[in-house]
This record gives sequence, C-alpha cells and structure tokens, in this order.
Amino acid sequence: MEEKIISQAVIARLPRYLRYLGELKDSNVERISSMELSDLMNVTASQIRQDFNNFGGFGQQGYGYKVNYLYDEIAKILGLNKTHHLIIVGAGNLGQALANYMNFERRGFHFKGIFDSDESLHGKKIRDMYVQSMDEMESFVKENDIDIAVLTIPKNGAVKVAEQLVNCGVKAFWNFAHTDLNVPAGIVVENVHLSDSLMKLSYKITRNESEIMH
Amino acid sequence: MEEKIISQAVIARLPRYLRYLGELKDSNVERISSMELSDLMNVTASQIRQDFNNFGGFGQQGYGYKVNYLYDEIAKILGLNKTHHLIIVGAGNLGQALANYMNFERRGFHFKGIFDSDESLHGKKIRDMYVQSMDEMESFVKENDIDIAVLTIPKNGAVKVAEQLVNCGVKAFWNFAHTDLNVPAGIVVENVHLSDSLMKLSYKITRNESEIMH
DNA sequence: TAGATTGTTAATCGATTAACAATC
DNA sequence: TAGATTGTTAATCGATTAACAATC
Repeated sequence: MEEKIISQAVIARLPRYLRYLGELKDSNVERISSMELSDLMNVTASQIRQDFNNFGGFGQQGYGYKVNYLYDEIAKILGLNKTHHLIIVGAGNLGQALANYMNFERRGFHFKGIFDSDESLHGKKIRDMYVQSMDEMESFVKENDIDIAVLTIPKNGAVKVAEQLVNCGVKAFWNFAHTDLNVPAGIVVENVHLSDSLMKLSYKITRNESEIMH
Repeated sequence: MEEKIISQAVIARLPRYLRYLGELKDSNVERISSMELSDLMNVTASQIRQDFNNFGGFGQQGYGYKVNYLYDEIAKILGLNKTHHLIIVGAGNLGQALANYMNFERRGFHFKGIFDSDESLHGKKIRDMYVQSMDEMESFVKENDIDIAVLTIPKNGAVKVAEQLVNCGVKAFWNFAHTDLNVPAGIVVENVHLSDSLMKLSYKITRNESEIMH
C-alpha cells in the first residue's frame, strides 16, 4: 500500500482544523462546507479541500462535511486515539507548569512521572506525582513503557539525557530545551523553542513599525 | 526605499541562525563559510546565502562571514537591539513559569508587571513583581508604555482581554491562549499553541510507526 | 431533476536548490 | 595572481489557488 507523504505544512494545519471543528461540535453544528469553514478560519476553501483529500475524501458532494465525522477522522490522523506514556524531565518552572497546565490525559497522553537532578526537588508533589531523581529514571522508563519524554531541562544537559532516554526505549521528545537534539533515525522530536518564538514576535513588531512609516 | 517582503520561512530560520552563531561566538570562532555553517546546521549552503542576502550581503567573497558581525546583524534584523515593555496577563502555572523562566531582559524585553483575575493571587510575589488585579491593568499599561502583552489566560477570556489591551496601546501579543485573537491591522500576534505542538508530535509518532512497517 | 459542493486536475505562485560569474 | 567563497541568476521543486467535471 502506497504511503503518500504528507507535507509538513498540511500537518501543521490539522490541529487548527480540529480546534474549529471541536467548537462547531460544541455548538451542535452538524454539517459544514469547505466554503463556510474557509470564511470562519480565514483560509481558502480550495486549501481546505486539498488538505482533507490528502487523506481520502471525508465529504459528500453537494452536501459538505459532517462535523462530527470530520472531527473524528482528523483526530485519528493525528493519532489522538492512541495512548502514550509520558514523563517530564526537568521539574523547574516550566516542567512544573506543564505538568499542572497541560491536559495531557484528555488526548491520550498518560503522565507517568517527573524527574529532576536537583535534590531539593526530590519528593516534591506535583499533580499527584512526586519528583524523582535522575538515577531512578532509566529503570522507571523501562518498567512503565514510557514512549514520550518532555524535556524541560537546560540546554547543556539535554543532548546527553535524550541519548540516555533513547537507549531505554523512548521514541519521542517534546523538546523545550534550547538546543537541537540530533537523535537517531526513527526517533521523533517536536521542538518548542520559546525564545525563538519571542524573537519572531520581535521581528514582527520591528517590521510592522517600519511599514507604518510609508 | 523599497521594502522587500521577507517570507515567513526565512524569518522562522533567523533565530536558529542566531543560536548557532552565538555558540560559535562563545567558542571564539571568528569566521565561517556558508558551507561550514551548512554542515553544522543541516541546511543547504545555498539556502543560507539566499537567506542572508534577503537583507543585503553580510559576507566577503573568498572569505566567508565574520561571526560577530553576522550575529549582530541578525540580532538587529530581529529587532533585539530595541527595548520593549511587557506584561504577563494570567498568573497561573504558565504565566508564573514564563515570568521566572524566560530571560526576558536579556533580549531587551523589560518585564513590568503581571495580572490575574483571581483574587487569591493578588499580591503574590513573582520574580520581584506582585500580581495585580485586572482592574489595575488599563491604567498600568498606559502609564508604563507597555507595548507587549503575554497572554497566559484561558481561551474564553482571551479575545476580550486582547481587545481591551489594544485599546490602551498594546501593539503586540505573545499568545498562549488556545484561540485566534483576530486583532486589528497593525497589531501583531505570535501564537504559541502548546497543544497543537503536542498533536504534531503525536502525528509524527503515528506516522513513524506505520513507516517502519514496510 | 436541479442545485450544491466535493474531489481532482491544471495553472500559478513561491521557495529551495543548483550553478556560476563576480570579487575578495 | 590563484583559490576560495560570496552574491545572484536560472532551474527545479513543491505548495497554493483556480477551475471544473463528477456526483450526491
């Protein structure tokens, strides 16, 4: 069976589709056309239809798309029907905030543990979980079938910790450390570089101001 | 003077260039060619030269680029030489974490205040700052020339709060609320939708597993 | 059936890569 | 000067938009 390669641009748009469809679902909207969704989301109807057709047709000619069905299909494409076991490595400000803030369980991500090298944090309770030491990490990962690690540690330690985690079976990293991980093929990384994002904002402000000048 | 429009793709790469150049600077590397940088960063040398040439030539033929000079020029393009006054709206887990975690001052972002609607947080000390009530926000923004607001509030309130802030002079939003802000022209928004990012990771895991199968 | 809207092909637009002349 | 490497043009590749036949 042919595995069609889907472009990054398409994938990046899927969560936004899901968000709008979720809101429509909540408002009990049953059907929607690519044209209506286009108005709502400020993208072209053509792009919407092209995007969905990457995965086969989800609509009906002359009718549009069933909101519930489309929502479920996109969720499936994103793999949100699967369950994953996740740990957070780094129980500093950001690690703790993510543990408390993200509704991991809602999307099938089971939050199983949190680790830090700082002894003064060990045993601290964070959302029903106690911070463990880095020494306990390897055996914990193996015993609990952890497949995702959230890295909220300083960039200096990140590459080494990622390596260590790959060796005990972690398949995916949600990387907040400000460095590139460079993991072996087959291991996936999604970077969230907050300071990069802030710089992009800075650029927009600068550019925007100079635009106003003429 | 012609304002050449720079593509989003180029802008998105600038912070990463800056990061690598910063590391080279720290290692006292004086010069680098597009080819060497290409090896280091895993992008094509051609792309590097094209990217830099969007802003005029920073290099010297036969020599390459001066690391320090290139670093400074990219920082300038990103507007990091300017100063901004910033507030955080929403002093929950994420708002507090960003206040403590982000090194705002380093890049010219002066962190001036933090606000929340939750009374029980008012007066709480967060990194030399006391959480203020939302009632105090408007006058504070005007009096302190705040131009950037970091939104770490739930999505329901975000659109209204953004509107309110635009009215008292805020020019830019770093938006962590899980919604589109839809601000007037001239106001800039940089979204950080963490759950979207996690969904992209989920997609990669799913797709990766099915790739292994054949 | 007639009308509406998808699925899909073709056209356009933009971004990346390749090639090479300019020049340090 | 010869060698190296940029700046820049041209070629290629990919993504978006437009158009329309298929069909519900």
